Amino acid sequence: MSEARERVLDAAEKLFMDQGYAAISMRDIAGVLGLQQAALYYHVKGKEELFMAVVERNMQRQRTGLEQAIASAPDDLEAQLKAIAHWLVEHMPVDMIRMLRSDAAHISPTYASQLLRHVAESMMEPILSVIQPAQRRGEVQPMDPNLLAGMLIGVMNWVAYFDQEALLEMPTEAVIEQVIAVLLHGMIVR
Amino acid sequence: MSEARERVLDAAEKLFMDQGYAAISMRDIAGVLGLQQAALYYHVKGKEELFMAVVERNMQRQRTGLEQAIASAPDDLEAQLKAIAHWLVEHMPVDMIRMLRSDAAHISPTYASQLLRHVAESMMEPILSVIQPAQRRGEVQPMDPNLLAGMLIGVMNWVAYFDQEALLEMPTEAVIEQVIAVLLHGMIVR
DNA sequence: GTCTATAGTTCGATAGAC
DNA sequence: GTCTATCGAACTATAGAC
Repeated sequence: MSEARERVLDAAEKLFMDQGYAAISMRDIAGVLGLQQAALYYHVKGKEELFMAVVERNMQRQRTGLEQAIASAPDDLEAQLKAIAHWLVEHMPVDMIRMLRSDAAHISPTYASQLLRHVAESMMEPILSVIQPAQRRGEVQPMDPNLLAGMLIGVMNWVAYFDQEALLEMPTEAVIEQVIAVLLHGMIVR
Repeated sequence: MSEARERVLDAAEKLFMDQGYAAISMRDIAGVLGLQQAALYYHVKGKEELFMAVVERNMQRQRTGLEQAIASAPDDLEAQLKAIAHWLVEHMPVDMIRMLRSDAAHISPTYASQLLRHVAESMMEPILSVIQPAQRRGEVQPMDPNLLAGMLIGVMNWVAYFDQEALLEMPTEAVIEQVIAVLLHGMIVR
């Protein structure tokens, strides 16, 4: 991919992920780059194609980022979940549900189902690859692992929001520590 | 409030909460009601005013719904969290973070800060009113209660999404049971 | 590769008939 | 209370000069 197209994707990614597909115009994206709106069409086919290219690149990064975070962590559940949480709070699109619902509703059905598959393969899969072995070892409760993975993403989505808006006075590292502790051992004092 | 305006708010609520402020046009809302777009302006001042009226009414319902759910439940942490979760999965707007970020970015700053305050007062407050006494009793870990409340909302947001899209084969009641069990006692087998 | 110009559509909002 | 008609602005996308 050309370096110029890469820069277009960078600008589009920031805007689309922050505010959503419908809320961002091609002029907004061109404006960030100091270009006229029409100039974008030399690099991309249209708004939908641009959005899907952004999503695909981002999801590819999620997958490799999560897999590397897991591979670099010690081979135990707590360390791996912390590594996942650490990656997610810094690199996850801040609103996954908007992507899966609102954004998906405004692109073609083909693209929408691709979007869902990308999230399943690039975000759910790596997390499941940590949870499921731990369940087989009898370490984790024998409940639906998709629910556990969804809970982790849902929580981290909220943490990432708190973090970006600076709504907690704790350092990010401490927040992750506490969140993972609750998910592993519960909020109840034992 | 007139019955007709109420119907306008109903239609707008469903569309706005599902797809977001920017993605919905006044024509979309009128279409659901079988009206011409211009007819809406007899009932509301404009799109922003309509959106804020929808948010305010919804948040008022969240507050009374949550407070009643808590009051009707037995006076113990687990029962009250389940009551909250039960209410949220059925009545929460499906994407709180989109409301607080994307939607807020497309309305006037005054309205945006009102939106934030409504969420704090109508959703966070009732949840805090359950968590904080339990912390004072020494029942819950002495961590930031806002973080715990945010975790609950984040998780329930994801559960509500799973539930609406029918991505889990369990009945909703069982999902809530498992989610609250994890938040209270952790996913680790003890 | 980026520009200007513009076609064609859709948007929020207003005016005025009924 | 709802309609038709319409305005001005913003949108995606294309054509063609440079």
